[in-house]
Amino acid sequence: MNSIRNQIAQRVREATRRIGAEGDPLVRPAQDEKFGDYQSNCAMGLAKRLGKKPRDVATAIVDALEIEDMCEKPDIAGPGFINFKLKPEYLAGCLESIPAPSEAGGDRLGISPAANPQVIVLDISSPNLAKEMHVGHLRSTVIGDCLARVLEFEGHTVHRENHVGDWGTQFGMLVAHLRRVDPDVVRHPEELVISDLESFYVDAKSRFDTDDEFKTESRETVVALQQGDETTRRIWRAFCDESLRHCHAIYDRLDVKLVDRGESFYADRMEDVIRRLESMTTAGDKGLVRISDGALCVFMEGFKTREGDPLPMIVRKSDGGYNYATSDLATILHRVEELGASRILYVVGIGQKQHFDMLFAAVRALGWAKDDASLLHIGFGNMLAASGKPFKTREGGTVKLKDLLDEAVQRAREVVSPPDDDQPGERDRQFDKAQVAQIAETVGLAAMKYFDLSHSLSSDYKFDLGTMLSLEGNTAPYMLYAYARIRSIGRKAGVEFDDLPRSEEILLEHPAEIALAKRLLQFAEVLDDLSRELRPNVMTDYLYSLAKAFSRFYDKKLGVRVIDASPEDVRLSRLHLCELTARTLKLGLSLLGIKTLEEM
RNA sequence: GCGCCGGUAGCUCAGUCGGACAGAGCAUCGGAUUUCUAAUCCGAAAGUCGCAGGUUCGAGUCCUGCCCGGCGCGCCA
Repeated sequence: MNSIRNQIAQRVREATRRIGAEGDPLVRPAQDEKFGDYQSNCAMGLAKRLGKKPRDVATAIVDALEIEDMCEKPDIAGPGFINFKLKPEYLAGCLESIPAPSEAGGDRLGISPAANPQVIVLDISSPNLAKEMHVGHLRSTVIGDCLARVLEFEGHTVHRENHVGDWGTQFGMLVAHLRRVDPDVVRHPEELVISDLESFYVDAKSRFDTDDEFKTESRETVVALQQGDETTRRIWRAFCDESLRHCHAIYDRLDVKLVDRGESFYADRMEDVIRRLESMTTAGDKGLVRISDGALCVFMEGFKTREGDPLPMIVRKSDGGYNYATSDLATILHRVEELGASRILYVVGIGQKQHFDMLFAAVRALGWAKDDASLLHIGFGNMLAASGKPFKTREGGTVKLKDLLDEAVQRAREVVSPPDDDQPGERDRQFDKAQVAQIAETVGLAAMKYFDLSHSLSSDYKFDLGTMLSLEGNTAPYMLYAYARIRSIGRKAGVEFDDLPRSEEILLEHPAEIALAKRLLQFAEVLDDLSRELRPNVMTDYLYSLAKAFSRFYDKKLGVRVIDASPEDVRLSRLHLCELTARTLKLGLSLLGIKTLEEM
């Protein structure tokens, strides 16, 4: 379905052509209701180019407009704004054309997929398998999953790549340590259980730092690992599998699906990267690829060190080892050449911006990606503690992501449980323990995700359980409540939302009905914005405004009766609006990776 | 020193490729309740958009300089 904004823009474009001009129609939602629903800001700019008065241009455009089917006659205001007010009949027609849940396209509210589907790779989460996932992995995982869902919904082929750290010197140490504490691991690798990866790492590290013999053994183990020694490999694989089980316990809870492709997957491809670069190496100090201080480097324009010297991207260290840049180059070759990606998105903290700038510049300079392929770093700010300082335990250590999820769920349980001194009549619904636990799990995780996604990407935000679990304001509990309440309306009204009589008209008379209808129909344009700008808070802001519009629609004073409305066609129309609201909320939340509840 | 991100109401944050008198939530104050889930809704008060210039018909938004906070800047990832 083409969004209403696009349709108005199309009409304005046609009108400007008719008066012999050309330009972006600049159609936006009106900033203030009193101006109407949409506005076009193109007359001012056009007037300048045509050497005419802005209001005259606006008048000419309005006279040339053919839009009576959608809007009242547009107003001209201020310096030359053209204001559009949608007709209720038009809104009703749009809503009626949204397919029912059981009809084709009903699961996507009739929104058609992108005309030009692409293959898109998202680099998401990517924890280091040597340790437990910590709070720093939350944002990439949640934001990346959301963007993946949105792009998938748009019809693109999406690869969700979890580029885990499973390779490198520290794995020699870990394998050597594991061999000592669990000699049996070679025979029964599948039975390996490490209850606390963090302390396992700490133990290994302290042995490494204090025991020279162990240090030597660790280094030999790295070599054995890289040379493909079978026993070493098996122990290493057992360790990585166990660590991945820890990760996926969290991903499962978060309802995030990822394809694990660790550094080790790229080991051969890194060799290939080096071979390609070596063939491009030039002597002297001018070329793109050259040896500098013993390291194989790519030098691009525009990157400087602290001292002002050229800053290279090092792809092979002077000791012969590979680093981040090497594997990132290898991933790009894999993604472009083998996965056929035309867009690669890196959902990684904003602190790594320079690394990605260099990486992309190198890929362009090397000619390793087609010119029309898009490489984009989606950087995000840090999650800080409520104090505004980096998130740490009292002892100064990193906070495990699992612990944070548990805490959020625990706090959610307190919020959703009825108070101990249960006052009769306060709530008409009773939940048993299992239901409360399930509701708390959904609400707690939703609250964390929603809070994260509702902030703009680039800025840091303060983690605040009280705010994110508040039942008021732009929070997950408010959204989930709004949804559950609507589902309850359906049950109480004795109708099946999935099977409402579709022949009924939608009647829009009351201001609250019209306002809700407009919000519902904005979903398509919000999706356009979201998929273009890749900013999840575009969706959270919209969903909040929709839930708010529904609360007004349903309000005793300012809204309308629904369940007991009469006559019957009015009642069915209003129930239909409820049904559409519930579906829009559910779809919008699902694109954020958030599950809904039928009751809470 | 250079680069990046941030500085908007008491607090937490939005602000769409420059557009109308700067928005929301929390907190504060006031109002609505024989409840269609009030876990809600309505209203009030609250801001020199870090500072100073500039571009523009129009700047929170673009440009320049400066101040404050955070992060990065050759072999970690």
